[in-house]
Amino acid sequence: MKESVIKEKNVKIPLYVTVYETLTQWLKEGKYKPGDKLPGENVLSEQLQVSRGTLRQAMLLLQEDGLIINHQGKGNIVLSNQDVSKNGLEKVGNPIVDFSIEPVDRVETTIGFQPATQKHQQVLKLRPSSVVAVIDITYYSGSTPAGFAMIYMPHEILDQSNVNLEDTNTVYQFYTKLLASNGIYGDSKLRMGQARERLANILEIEEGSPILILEEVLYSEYDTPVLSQKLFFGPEQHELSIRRKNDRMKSE
Amino acid sequence: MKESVIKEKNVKIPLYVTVYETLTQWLKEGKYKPGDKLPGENVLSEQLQVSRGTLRQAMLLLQEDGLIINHQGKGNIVLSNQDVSKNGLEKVGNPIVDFSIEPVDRVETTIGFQPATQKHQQVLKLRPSSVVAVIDITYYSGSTPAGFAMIYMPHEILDQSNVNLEDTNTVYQFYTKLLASNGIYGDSKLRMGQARERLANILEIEEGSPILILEEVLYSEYDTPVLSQKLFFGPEQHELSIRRKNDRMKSE
DNA sequence: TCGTATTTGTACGTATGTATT
DNA sequence: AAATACATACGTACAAATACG
Repeated sequence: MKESVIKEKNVKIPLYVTVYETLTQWLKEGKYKPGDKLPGENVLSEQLQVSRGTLRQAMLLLQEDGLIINHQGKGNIVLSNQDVSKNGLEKVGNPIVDFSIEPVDRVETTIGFQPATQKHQQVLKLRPSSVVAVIDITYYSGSTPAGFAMIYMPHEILDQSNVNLEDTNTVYQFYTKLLASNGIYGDSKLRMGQARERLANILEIEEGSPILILEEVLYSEYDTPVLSQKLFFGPEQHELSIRRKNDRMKSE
Repeated sequence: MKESVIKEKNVKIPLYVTVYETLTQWLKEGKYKPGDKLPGENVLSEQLQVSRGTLRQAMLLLQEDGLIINHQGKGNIVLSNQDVSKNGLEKVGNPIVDFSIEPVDRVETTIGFQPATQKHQQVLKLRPSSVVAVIDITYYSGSTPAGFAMIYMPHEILDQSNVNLEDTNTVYQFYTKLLASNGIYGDSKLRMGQARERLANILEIEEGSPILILEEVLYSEYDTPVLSQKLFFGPEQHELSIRRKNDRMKSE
């Protein structure tokens, strides 16, 4: 099988996902409104012609989306009727675009290649002979630079995906798709810093201006490093949303 | 039953949690090392004398902790042997303390009361006659202020919990406990801003210095507002960790 | 390259426990 | 106290992905 980072769409959709989509649709249509109690699980599973277990798997997904909340003895209560999951920072995405106050309407992408430094070999788990692609992206809101990204990616990942490296637009599309892919994850660090000369030039701000910096290594679903990147947010131009949540239960 | 925001500990522990703890222990002891494949689910469930379903529930918890990863056909692979879940910003916690580069070793807490403003009535879902507690906390690393928090909490929440309001230390303890409670959640906004006069004084920095601001309303497991707060991070003193992750699957 | 065995994923059914109404 | 509703736990069967000879 072709082992690629981006999964092709699965033709086979599990039943519980179908049920989840049906219920989501019901909520969107207003069949049940926020504050309402859904019918009992036994009733619902009968209506939908699935076992209660399958229904409960769907319910779990609805809970993850923050659409419902359930309590033993009480029932499943509708919290919201719309997909509130405007992906926050806790999801992998493109935060410079997602959280820009003024919409980002243009990007400039450049791509180059260099031998993997020792640091790259470490974080991206590469052999010394490897080549990494260096992708720089500048984001603009109108004529104002909104942010800048430095991305390091193993060459083979681009290679496997038949990306036309001449066309920087395609490269950006690929990067965006990568960020949206299923199961991708990473541990990120966020901090304030100061714009040095090069960055100050790119963002058209004064040297020494405070900026927000996000640094991370992203891994695929299969735990293989996909890219390492450093994102710089222009000052006063972003508001980052985060969904914070403590687990219910586990041990205690 | 006594309806309090902080849940008393449950005496009854589900079997799958016990299994989860057993497996966690095994990994910690090094019975299986990172990279190893765990025995098949049928074998394991037999060994542990539980059904495969129960074992799989435990496996789910292990996955959430990032301890294992599983793949259909392959098996359950150990990723790490230790509890890497040093709670990131995606969990509710006390970020000023958790992410301070220099450890926070002292806090100053003050508490006061005021009638709920219209905004408080809205976000905390209070009646006009309600009273809110205003808790201000200054965090210090040694003699340097590391951050400042402004917290608004419905009076009744403190009231229900029999906190001694004279003892500011106890108040702080209560706040900390609240943040760590199960099921608490909120949507937070993070942005850069400038320290105005009062804040500049508190943090002992120049007026206009750039600071990080986190603003949020927290809700209990039962979807009732618990508090609204605004956190200010001293400049250059924090590095925020976040675990970012895209769901595996769901629709597509 | 092709089956076949292994391993996890999905789906069903049933029974009982526990919290809430 | 009884009824309702979700939580846990067991068992079974088959599907789908992977590994291996």
